[in-house]
Amino acid sequence: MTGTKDRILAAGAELFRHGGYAGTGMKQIVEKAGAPFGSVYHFFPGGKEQLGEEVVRTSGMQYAQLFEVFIAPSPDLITGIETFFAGAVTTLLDTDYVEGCPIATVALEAATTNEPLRRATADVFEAWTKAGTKGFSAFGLPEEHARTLTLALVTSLEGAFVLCRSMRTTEPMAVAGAAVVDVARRLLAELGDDGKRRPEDS
Amino acid sequence: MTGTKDRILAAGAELFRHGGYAGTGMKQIVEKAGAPFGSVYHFFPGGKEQLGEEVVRTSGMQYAQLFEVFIAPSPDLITGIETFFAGAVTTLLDTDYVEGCPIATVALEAATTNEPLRRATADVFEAWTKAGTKGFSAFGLPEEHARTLTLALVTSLEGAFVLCRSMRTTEPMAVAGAAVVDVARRLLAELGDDGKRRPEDS
DNA sequence: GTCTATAGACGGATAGAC
DNA sequence: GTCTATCCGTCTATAGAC
Repeated sequence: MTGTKDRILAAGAELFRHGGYAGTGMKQIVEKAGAPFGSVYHFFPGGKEQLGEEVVRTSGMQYAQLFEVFIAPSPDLITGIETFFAGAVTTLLDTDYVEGCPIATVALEAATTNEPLRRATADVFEAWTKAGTKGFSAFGLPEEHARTLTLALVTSLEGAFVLCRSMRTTEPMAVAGAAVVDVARRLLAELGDDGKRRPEDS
Repeated sequence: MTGTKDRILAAGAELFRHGGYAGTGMKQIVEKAGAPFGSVYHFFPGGKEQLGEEVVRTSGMQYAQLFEVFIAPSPDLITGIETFFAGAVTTLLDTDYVEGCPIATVALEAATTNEPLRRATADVFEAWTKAGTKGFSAFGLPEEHARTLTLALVTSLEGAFVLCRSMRTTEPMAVAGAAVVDVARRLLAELGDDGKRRPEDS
């Protein structure tokens, strides 16, 4: 059985993702969560800001798993990237361009207007970068290169979500995936590597 | 002498860029523009939605010129891209990570909540894509490749703005620029071209 | 036609009943 | 400790004075 706090966090995550932080009301959130209004201040005494922060951290950290799900099981680094972006395309089409990044909207809103909230989004992006760096290192990339490749992946993905959801096409996402593959090929070429997983890292 | 409507549009552009569409009030806008409150409904009878739409279109179209300014005068395509992203890094540092894309925040907010506003952002992105495609075509790239390269540039740029402004580092922007260069190199290699401007196109 | 004062709705937050 | 009724500020939008 899911607790009330979890339901509020889940409702907040969905509403913030769609309508943004400023565009979403507390009453909207508790209504969607099926909770009485007062309970939100019981679980989040810091009010909307605390709720926003916790929503960003929890929903953001859940998405870090996507690196494990899509890239880690792949036979080589390139197909891992291609699978990852194919998944993003599927998500866009299946949800009619509703589901994108869970925190990008809030990140842009908060960047210069709400320091604690900005910090939360930054922590999530840093966690994603760490997770991706670890995942790509398993394919034999030195840590610095693995970090570069992860940043290329996340930036391309985020930007593609912006364009795809605005223009309602998956074309930018396909281009973005191909761009990250180009980066991976360049980094592998610098090493003289083939991108296959190394036995000692399995 | 700048008219009142232009001042309102300029103030709206700056405030929407920082605080987003939902997070910015009409009173804030007219105050910053130094205009009386009623004048906003005189110039924008459609209210906030019409104002948002016109802000997105005017400020978005102004940014299309950046392709001409940074990329067109370059001796070759690769240095054009590098100059473009170096400019983005300078902007981030000079403005302490305040200035990013003028419409990305609104694009994400409006994607699933405000159809006319989403449309305006989509039209701007399409205009940028057209401008970039034309610009890259001048370097001898076939139109389809030039469009692909432009989409790679815009997606990488947008995503890098999200991460840079959230994390307060320019690292993602540097990685994004290098990624777009990788895409350009791949497209040029497919053509056996050197990326220099063609005499007949100058 | 420019501007002010206000309406009407909704925002976040809280006090207090149970 | 759970929930409801309400407060006060701010929002968009408008009516009407000048």
